Amino acid sequence: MKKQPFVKISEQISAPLTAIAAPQRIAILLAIGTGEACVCHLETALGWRQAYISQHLMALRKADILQDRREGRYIFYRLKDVSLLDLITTSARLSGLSPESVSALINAQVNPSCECPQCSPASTP
Amino acid sequence: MKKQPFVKISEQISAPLTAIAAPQRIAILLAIGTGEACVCHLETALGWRQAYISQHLMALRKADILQDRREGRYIFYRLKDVSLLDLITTSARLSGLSPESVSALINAQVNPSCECPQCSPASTP
DNA sequence: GCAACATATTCAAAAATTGGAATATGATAT
DNA sequence: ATATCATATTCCAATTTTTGAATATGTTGC
Repeated sequence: MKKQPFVKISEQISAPLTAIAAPQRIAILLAIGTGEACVCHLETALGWRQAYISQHLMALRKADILQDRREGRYIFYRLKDVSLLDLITTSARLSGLSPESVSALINAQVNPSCECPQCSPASTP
Repeated sequence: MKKQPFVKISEQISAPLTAIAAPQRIAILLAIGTGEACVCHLETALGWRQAYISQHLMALRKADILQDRREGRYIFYRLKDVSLLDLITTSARLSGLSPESVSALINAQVNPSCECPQCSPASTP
């Protein structure tokens, strides 16, 4: 009568993994990194359209992976648990990438071609 | 002309994650654990049909995650890199599970109701 | 109030994945 | 060489996921 234990627990374990496994989610999480980012920043950083990014953010929020904070008309997203980046780093190493090439992306917080309040705090030419 | 760096690298990074993210794959990897297992062992451990297990094993082999070794008519599978289990443990912790409950599953190598050569090495009643 | 902007949601078509059934391969024992 | 067993592969329908387009919501400045 008893169900196999593996199957049930595996479902719970896989939840965070399935939430972040898509390349688009990885890109978003790397772009956010250890800091925070608004949607408009992700737009220029990733080159995707706003609605598309919002959808992935929604999925990550639903999986309890992201935290959002409103500031005026901007909404900033942040990782709820930074050890998620460990998952990404480990997977990167398994895929043959050096840890350096990953942390280089993680720390690329400021984008000169981005006009969001983080990247261009006070630009009045 | 240059493509955004995030997108390209993220695809590479996500490869191992997408390969193992499904609950069925997690279950298989946990059942194999740090040792090795034949398909027939996984059949009794997970309660699935043979063809279904073989499909997932094929996917994991294609993703370069599993190694196979033939011994007679049995084929034993083993993780190529044990740090894959770290991914699973981290994800388990993120999902609210204790590390103990995970390692309990990982070390459940021998199944009394399994008749594979590992679990019942020499049973001639 | 209204206009402009940042972000969210809904909807539908296209694409990918899942899980089952049937069948194939490859090894051993007789 | 044939039967049997362990495993692999192919095929297909059903379901799920992805992606883009359109639209809605909520905030700020006027």
